[in-house]
Amino acid sequence: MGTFWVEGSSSTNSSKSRAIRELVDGRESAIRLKTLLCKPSGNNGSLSADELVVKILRSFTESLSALSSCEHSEVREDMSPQMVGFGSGCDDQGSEHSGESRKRPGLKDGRGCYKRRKESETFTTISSTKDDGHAWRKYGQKDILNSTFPRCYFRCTHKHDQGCRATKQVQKMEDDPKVYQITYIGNHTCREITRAPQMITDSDPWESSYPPSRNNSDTKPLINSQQSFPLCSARNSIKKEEEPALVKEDTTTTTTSDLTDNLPSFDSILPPELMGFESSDPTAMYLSCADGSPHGFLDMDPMGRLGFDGEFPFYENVLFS
DNA sequence: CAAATTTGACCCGC
DNA sequence: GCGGGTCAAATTTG
Repeated sequence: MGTFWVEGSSSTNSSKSRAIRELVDGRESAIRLKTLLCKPSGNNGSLSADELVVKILRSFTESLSALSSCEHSEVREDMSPQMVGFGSGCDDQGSEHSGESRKRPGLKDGRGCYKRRKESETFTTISSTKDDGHAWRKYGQKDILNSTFPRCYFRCTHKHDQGCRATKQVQKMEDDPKVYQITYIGNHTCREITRAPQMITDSDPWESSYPPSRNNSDTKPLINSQQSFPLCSARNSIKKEEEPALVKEDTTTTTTSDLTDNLPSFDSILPPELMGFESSDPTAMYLSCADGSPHGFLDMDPMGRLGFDGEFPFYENVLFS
């Protein structure tokens, strides 16, 4: 369990490691910049905002360069630094499809007139659950040749209101029907606020419908070694309306050492199959798999709750299943 | 009643 | 022509 790969990745681990280092560095710089923007007066002698911006851009450039050297990397040239990670909007080819209604005269049912995305970023993961915290809407299901189980097609719920083109395909594994192979196609460009992933249950998620829960409410993940890892909800379950609370949090006078003094270390809660990268912020850690695959960012709020933030939402299930 | 799912039709790439 | 991805009307669900 917990297998993750970037489709087409080869053995170019050094390039990947370099990319990871650069991304980690860039992420760290972005966090500093965020802190700087929230508290412009408290520079503490660190880099200026301009310097941080330059550093972040350099990190992205270096990362892209490293990934581009991977023979089958899915990172493409159109992933310019300006686009990376900032939800630059719908990258619809020619933006010809902005809504559900696209009737074309002369075609039965008005169907057709769609293009396939041959060059979307794809990530494939194996998970015991289909739920990854994002709101997906099922739009199709197909029987696949030589496959016992059908393949289900999901698109982002925010496809139309925010133009998010992320889709995923979910199919049961042939050799283990309890496990799903999930292929993510395209990044989320919406500002979706993810909810906490459901805890793994004994029920078969395939048999139930897949309604994206609109109840973002608040599990209270507490660090407890006796529990499994209900850790992701602190950050990912935050509703849009609650976002200002984060800013408020940042404005408290709580010091970093105050935060960490009474909190458990990340080492005590990190699954063994994952590697953590220290950041300058002792309440935060960057994560990757043993094979170097980047997985995201784990941080801890003043209450000791853990939050996950990253480009790979399915990581939550990988980590916590 | 709005939103999600189902399902047959349609389209594209190979 | 076939297999797979997507559309959208019909149906179901909450």
